[in-house]
Order: sequence, then C-alpha cells, then structure tokens
Amino acid sequence: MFDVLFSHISEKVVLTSTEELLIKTYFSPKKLRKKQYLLQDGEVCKYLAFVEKGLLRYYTVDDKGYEHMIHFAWEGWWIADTYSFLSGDVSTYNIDAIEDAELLMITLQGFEEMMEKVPSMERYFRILFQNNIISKERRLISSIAHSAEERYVALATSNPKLVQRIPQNLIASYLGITPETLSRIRKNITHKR
Amino acid sequence: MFDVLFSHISEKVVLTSTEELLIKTYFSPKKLRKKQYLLQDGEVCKYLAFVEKGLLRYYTVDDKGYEHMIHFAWEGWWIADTYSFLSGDVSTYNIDAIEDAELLMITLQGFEEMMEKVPSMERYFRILFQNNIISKERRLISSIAHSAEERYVALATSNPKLVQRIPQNLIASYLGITPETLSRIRKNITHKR
DNA sequence: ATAGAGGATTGATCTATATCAATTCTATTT
DNA sequence: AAATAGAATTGATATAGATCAATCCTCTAT
Repeated sequence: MFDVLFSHISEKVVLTSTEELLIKTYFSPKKLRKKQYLLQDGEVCKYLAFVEKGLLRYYTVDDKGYEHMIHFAWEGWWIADTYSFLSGDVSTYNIDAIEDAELLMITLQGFEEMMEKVPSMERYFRILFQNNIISKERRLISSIAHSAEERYVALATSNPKLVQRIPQNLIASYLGITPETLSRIRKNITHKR
Repeated sequence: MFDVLFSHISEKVVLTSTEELLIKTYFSPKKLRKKQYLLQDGEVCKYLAFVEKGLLRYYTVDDKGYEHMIHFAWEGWWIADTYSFLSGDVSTYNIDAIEDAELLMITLQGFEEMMEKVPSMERYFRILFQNNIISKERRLISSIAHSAEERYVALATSNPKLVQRIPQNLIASYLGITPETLSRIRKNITHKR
C-alpha cells in the first residue's frame, strides 16, 4: 500500500520507523477507475494525492471546450492543483485517470501537520518543489525557444516512457500542438533515419 | 541594506530578532552595474541572490545566438539558476543587470545551514517554491493554450509594472515572440479601443 | 467474430507568426 | 549639439502549424 511512497521518500530524506508509522496515519487510500475524476473544474482541490499505481492527467478546458494537458502522473508522482489545494480557492483544472489508479491522499490540514511533526517531510517537499520548478522551467524554455519537432524529440528522448504509455493525442496537447501536427512530425522523424 | 529582504520574509513567516541577526551573517552584499553579469553560461551558479534594488534578467542563448528571457527580477525577488545552484553543475543560463542593482548573496552551504538553524526559513522557501510553481504553471498553460495577443494582454493586465519597466524587445522574448510581432499586437490593441 | 467508437493518418487549404529589409524614433556618448 | 547605436515601427513575403474533412486503424464491448 505504502511501498512506492516510502521508497520515493527514502530517495530524498531518511525517516525513522516511528516517523513512517506517523506519516501513514495522515493518508487515506483511494482507488480510481479509468476516466473517473479526482478533481473537477469548479471544485476546491481538497487532496494532494500520491500515485501508488496507475496513470492520471492534469489539464484545463478552455472556452472553446478544448483540453490542454498540463502534466501526467504515474507511480511515484504527486498530483493536485497546488494552488487550489493550498489556497482553498476553487480550481479551474481537472484531474482524472487515464488508467485505473491507486492513490494515497492527504488533506491540507494533514499535510501541514505532518510537516510540523516530521521536519524531514518539510525538507522532502522543499526538495520536491525545487525539482518541480526546475522541470517546469525547462519545459517553459522549450515552449518559448523551440519548434514543435524539437520539443517532441526532446520529450521522447528525455522521457521515452511517457511517449510509450500516453496516447498520442494527449501528448500533442501536452506539447501545445494538434494531433495532426504530431502525427506529421513523427512521420517526418522516422523518414529521416 | 536588509530592509527589502526582511520585509519580504515577514510577509510569509515570523522571525525573532536573534534569528534576523543570524540570517544577516549568511549574506554578502554585492552591487551590479547595468549590463554586468551575475552568472554566465558555462559557470556554476555559486549564489542565490536577493534583489534589494534594481532589475535583472535571467535568460538562455540558443545555438543561433538568440536570447530567450526566462524571467526578470527586481526589488523583492530571488534570482539564481536554481538547478546549477543546488546541483553544482555548470549552468547554461545567464543573469545580468538591466538596471544598476544591489544584491544580497548567499552560497549553497550558507543556504542549507541557514535552513537548519532557522526552521522558519525552511518554511519560507517552501512557500516561495510553491508560489513559484504556481506561477510557472500558469505561464506554461498560457504558452500552450493561448495566442500571442492573449498572452500579451494577460501579462500587461496581471503585471503592468513589468510591461512598463522592461524594454519591449525583452518582453517579446519573454512571451516567445519576435519584437515585430509584439509591436503589431500593441498597435492592434490600441486600435481596438 | 462483429460492430462501434475513439485514435491516428493523410490531404488540401488557411492563418498566425516569423523573417528580412527599410525607416523612424530615442537615448547615450563624445 | 552632433554622432552613433540601439529600439521600435512598418511593409512585403515566407513558413510552421492549425483547421477541416475523409479514411484508415485498433481496441473494446457485445
């Protein structure tokens, strides 16, 4: 149940077994079926979720009804609308399952209390947030400075698992291009070799 | 010297005066003249800097020699190549002054020691990193989901000070468009009213 | 095994933005 | 004040990627 979580935490900080026991008490498990929502536009994001198993996506829907993938989360990733979760404001994003998933969920109150009680967790999240900033920054630069093809190649190289596991139309959305354009880019690349 | 820093920190966490005194010891002041580098592509980012006064920019230069603005920092902002600073790897970014600046600089060792000694600072940076993630996420979405004009209008509305204080060609770069396109967008907007 | 639905591909066109080049405007240096 | 360099604007043209539409695949449910 907590295997993935603790193995992930132990990559960043060391926990005593007492701390591990305490941490467990803050989480409630939840299963999510494919296509089921974890968060819908208009709700407050009440939980920060850790993915023990499965695959979720986090996205907005614009005025015209088009979906824009912000990111994906599978085994070993945290997912939430950070802003809504922390501020209590209504979210403008959606989270749902691409594949059946098993989650560990924590409320804001639990999250804050856990960090007070277990200082290593404060550190763990600071590190996580740092890494998150770095990867968002990279993605931002690539969206500003590179062509669609360059972005796709960079993604497929740095994150081949993502390209394999996630449907192409969602990857296109993640890259900010249409599925047609992505299809042509892929054709073009294989053609080059 | 430390006015802006402590007023910024006090917006997020409470410090005792002993803590304030201790924190001061970790920083060294530095003045930067317009166009002077704080960090150059190829160096390791040795300092995290807080801007007491002035205006800096953080950017990459691509293979073709074009600059891409990642962000700007003025009074009350922190600036560094977070990745290089934390990992010790060589940076691929540049930081220089758009306007003469006064900085407070801290090394990685100082940074980590300060957070151990003053737990409120661990909290302060966790909050800062959270906010940073939120704003990067918003920018990312806007770059994926919106047109150049929409992005400019959103920026000018949410951050009018930025549009006033920073030269147009740098704003264009920040938005991921050419200066010509930005000029036309601005013309088009004023024309609409 | 078959039907249906969603996903991927391909083709034909359109459009936002880039590129290149010239001109004007503005600020800084001498 | 004149000279110069860097910004910003404007025009003409090119191009990456979008849009629309048709067809083909490939799962999944029955």
